[in-house]
Amino acid sequence: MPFWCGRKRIPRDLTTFKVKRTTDNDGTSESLSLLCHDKVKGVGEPHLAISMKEANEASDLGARACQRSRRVALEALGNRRKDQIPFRQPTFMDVPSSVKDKAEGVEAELEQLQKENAALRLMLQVMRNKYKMLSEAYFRESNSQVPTICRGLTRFDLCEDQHSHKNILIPQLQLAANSSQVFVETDPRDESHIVKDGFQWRKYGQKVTKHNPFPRAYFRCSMAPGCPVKKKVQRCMEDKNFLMVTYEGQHNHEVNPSIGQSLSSPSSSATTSISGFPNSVLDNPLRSAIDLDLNLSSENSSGNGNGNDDDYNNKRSMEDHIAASLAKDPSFTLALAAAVARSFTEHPKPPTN
DNA sequence: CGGTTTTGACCTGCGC
DNA sequence: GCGCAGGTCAAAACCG
Repeated sequence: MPFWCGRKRIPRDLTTFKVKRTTDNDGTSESLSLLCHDKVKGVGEPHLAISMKEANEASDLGARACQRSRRVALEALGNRRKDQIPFRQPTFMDVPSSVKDKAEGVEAELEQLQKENAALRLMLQVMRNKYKMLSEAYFRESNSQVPTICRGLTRFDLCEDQHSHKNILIPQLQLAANSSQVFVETDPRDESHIVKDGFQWRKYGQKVTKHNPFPRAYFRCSMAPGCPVKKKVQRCMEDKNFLMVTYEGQHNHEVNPSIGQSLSSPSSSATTSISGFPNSVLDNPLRSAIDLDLNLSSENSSGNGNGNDDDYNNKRSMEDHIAASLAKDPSFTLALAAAVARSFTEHPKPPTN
């Protein structure tokens, strides 16, 4: 980070420097010289010089304190020229004590608000995850309320993205032989067609189809030469939160576990095949809350900014209902309290820049 | 420099 | 045969 003084830049490789004040021949103006202790230019060699006027303009940070000190000096020195008043870099000591007290009070208040904000964000995240699990369980068990996207699907796979730790709901639809279709929940703002499914893919085409405004991307498996598997990825028109992925063919190689979990092949051993939700999650709210994604990122919200008003209102009403139910759940409250308490002892303090 | 992505052109299948 | 839509090719661009 370069250091700027007035309009002159001080090189970053300087180790130390001194400021020398000089007066010109007629004594009407003074200037400041920067003597650099520089490996390149040598010790004490003048590196730059600025006039008093420039010096006075140099620092916005201390400008007001400087002016105050210069005013005091002018009063003390009577009718001497302004330019003859020595320049002094402002320090924290120049700030009046009343202002310092006020600043410290504001800082303490800010710190308190940051803590409260972090706790509230954590509570919101836990609530959101709890809501998501319950709403998914609700949809699963209520045939009459299955969303359009899930009609005709045969099973659900619940996987966890290894990078975002975001749970993704993967209903699988059996198509023709050697072909399967999965739905992967992603951020609707994400325009990429990246699906971490354990294989490497090479994109070979993209097409806008007639009945879907979102482009369809075509991929070939590039993990092994001659692998015949292809996949098509297109955002679902009915629900922008889901990517519709269609796989065709059988891989002629093994999955690379470092890339992600396999979603493509129903028979793949790497697929987390769960017809529903793990008992440990549903039966033990305390554990589930502790195991929840505590990432405070707001990016993974399934989002209401892009949806239409009906979707948003429906989701809000359901969210309100579930939130009210959760508030009555003593085990959830206990889990939430434990998570919040833990956040204060384990969560790293946010940077204070 | 090699692998990947982009994108317009081309190919293919289907309905009329 | 023609038009349309989906799928694929391949050259250029991009990127690490």
